[in-house]
Amino acid sequence: MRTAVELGYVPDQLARGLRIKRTHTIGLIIPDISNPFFSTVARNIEIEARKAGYSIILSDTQEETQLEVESIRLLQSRKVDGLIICPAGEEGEHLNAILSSGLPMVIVDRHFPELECPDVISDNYRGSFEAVSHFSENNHRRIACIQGRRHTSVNDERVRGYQDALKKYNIPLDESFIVGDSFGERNGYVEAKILLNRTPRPTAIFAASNLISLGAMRAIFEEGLKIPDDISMISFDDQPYSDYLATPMTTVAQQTTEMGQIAFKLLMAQIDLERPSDTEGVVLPTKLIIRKSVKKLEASFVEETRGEAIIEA
Amino acid sequence: MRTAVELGYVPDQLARGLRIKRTHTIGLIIPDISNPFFSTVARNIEIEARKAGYSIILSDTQEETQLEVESIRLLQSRKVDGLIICPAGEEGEHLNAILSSGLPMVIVDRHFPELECPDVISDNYRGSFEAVSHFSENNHRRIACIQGRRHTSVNDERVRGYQDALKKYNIPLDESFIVGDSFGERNGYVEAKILLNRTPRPTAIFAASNLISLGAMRAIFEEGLKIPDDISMISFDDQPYSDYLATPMTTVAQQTTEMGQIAFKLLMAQIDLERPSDTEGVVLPTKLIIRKSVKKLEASFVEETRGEAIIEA
DNA sequence: ACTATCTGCACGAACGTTTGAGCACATCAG
DNA sequence: CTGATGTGCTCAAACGTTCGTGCAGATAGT
Repeated sequence: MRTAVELGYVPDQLARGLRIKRTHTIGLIIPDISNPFFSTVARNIEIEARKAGYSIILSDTQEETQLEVESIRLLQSRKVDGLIICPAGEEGEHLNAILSSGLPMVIVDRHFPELECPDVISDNYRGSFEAVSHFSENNHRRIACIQGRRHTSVNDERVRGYQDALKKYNIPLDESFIVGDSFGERNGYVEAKILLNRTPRPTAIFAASNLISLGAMRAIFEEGLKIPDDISMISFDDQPYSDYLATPMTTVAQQTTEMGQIAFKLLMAQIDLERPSDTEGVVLPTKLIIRKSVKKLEASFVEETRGEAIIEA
Repeated sequence: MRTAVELGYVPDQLARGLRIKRTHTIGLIIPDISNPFFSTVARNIEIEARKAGYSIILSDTQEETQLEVESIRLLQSRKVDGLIICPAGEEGEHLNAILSSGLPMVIVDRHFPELECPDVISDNYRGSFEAVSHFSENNHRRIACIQGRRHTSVNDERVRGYQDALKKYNIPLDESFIVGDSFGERNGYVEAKILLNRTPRPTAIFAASNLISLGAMRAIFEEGLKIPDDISMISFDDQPYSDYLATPMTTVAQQTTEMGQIAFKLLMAQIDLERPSDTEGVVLPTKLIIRKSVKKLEASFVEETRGEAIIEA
């Protein structure tokens, strides 16, 4: 032992892994690591992993399911002990193969009801329900929603929260106010551009992601409009800069730190106990952070439209 | 071969790596992956690596050199083919061990003159020189600099650029205007808070990082001041949100995408050619993106202080 | 004193791949 | 027909660990 230390001997983890069939390595599959939401999650997974003596192999799938499938194969051939996946697409079909191969896996951010796999997600429904309720309580009635990628659990839950909040406040649902099909910046810009030129213009925009809100803001400024005087806005995802925007943005904050920590712990539970899963999934509450991007409209306007709503209902 | 395909055989990369002494894996050591600067660099390294058939093992050192040292040991025991490091601390001493072990390595963002290792960095000197020149050309003379971590090449170059720009415009250097000692948000807040309460107050603040400027903005808003009416500001690091801040921020943009790509290519060159390094280092130009956070002061004020300056000089 | 159990240690097998050696057989030129 | 060269294949060694087996010697129980 003494000479081992003297010679600076360190065990070859490759050979070790080959022999004991444990690499102390987990695969982390992320659609876009430069997105602050994912990078924060990733960071906390890495920190937890380090504590537990695990390394992480990072795979950026560039939002493409094809690359996701390739990454999974690659990581399996690298004999990772487990997989944490933030799925890119709408389908979780290809994840079944992992499940049946017995490789421990945890899904983050997305949820696939048909998949028997522990996951950790935000309460997207409540998050947007509260956001849209906040609009309503400030007497907004023409509330648009720029959604993210359709048919993803994240998006559909947010849209459902939006719809249910409208229902609660007796605001008739206008399908043409639900627009967009991507979590990206461009989508926010394009859809906001269109929304702002409608008559009557919506009084509020609910953006389903931080990037969407960035794009929407670009459109709003381009049109020479002001938040919240001309249009109110709430964005999903709180950001370090949310407080310093032209108008400090009211946001729906997700617990990204906890998300990463819990994801890793859920994975470790599977790895250590050597059985599929004991928890079905964890859902983390969101928090509405109220700043200054929502204008309180006059109640008179509300009474008027509330009348309309009742008639329509 | 046919039955191999039928059975879905995939070679065990562990055993393969053990035998051929190539893992097609590189280690990526980052001080804070949730910092958008680093996550963008990381993303582009990952994308390039994937193209070349390499996987990356990610290590977040939480800005601690101690964890950096541990990470290096760990990655070496995992038999990575090379290392890309964004060093956390001021010293590059511990990196010598890697160099002499013959493991290919590339340093990103920081530069250590005494270290024989290819690196890719921004032209931090020119970046801040141009920023401070821009202040001067708008007749600012009391220009403060909230610097990042002292004794790091990144910071010292930025401070040197600041100083030389002052010199060029005959502005006497006031050492008490160079404050701070961290790239973090708190440092920006604390130092700005102090600067803003000095009399006479500086007319401009140069923030040496995106996080510093975020903290400084918090202080500025708290004091009830407006950018650029009460104080002008330029920040290092352009961000997606820079355009949408209370006042669109004039920034010094780094080529983070190219930084990642070049870092990986420099590493690959070493791995493929199996010799230390042929390039000494790459320095990427920065770009001053002028927005609205710098106020043009009146020339009369300039003449007056310019007079002083000449007397002092 | 004899047997049973324990402790420490050395040795070899195994993990799944690559690669070189060895060999059989075929092809070809002289 | 012979020797040289080429082709295809099988087999075993090696990469650096871990872990079980076996054995020697010590310790304890009857």
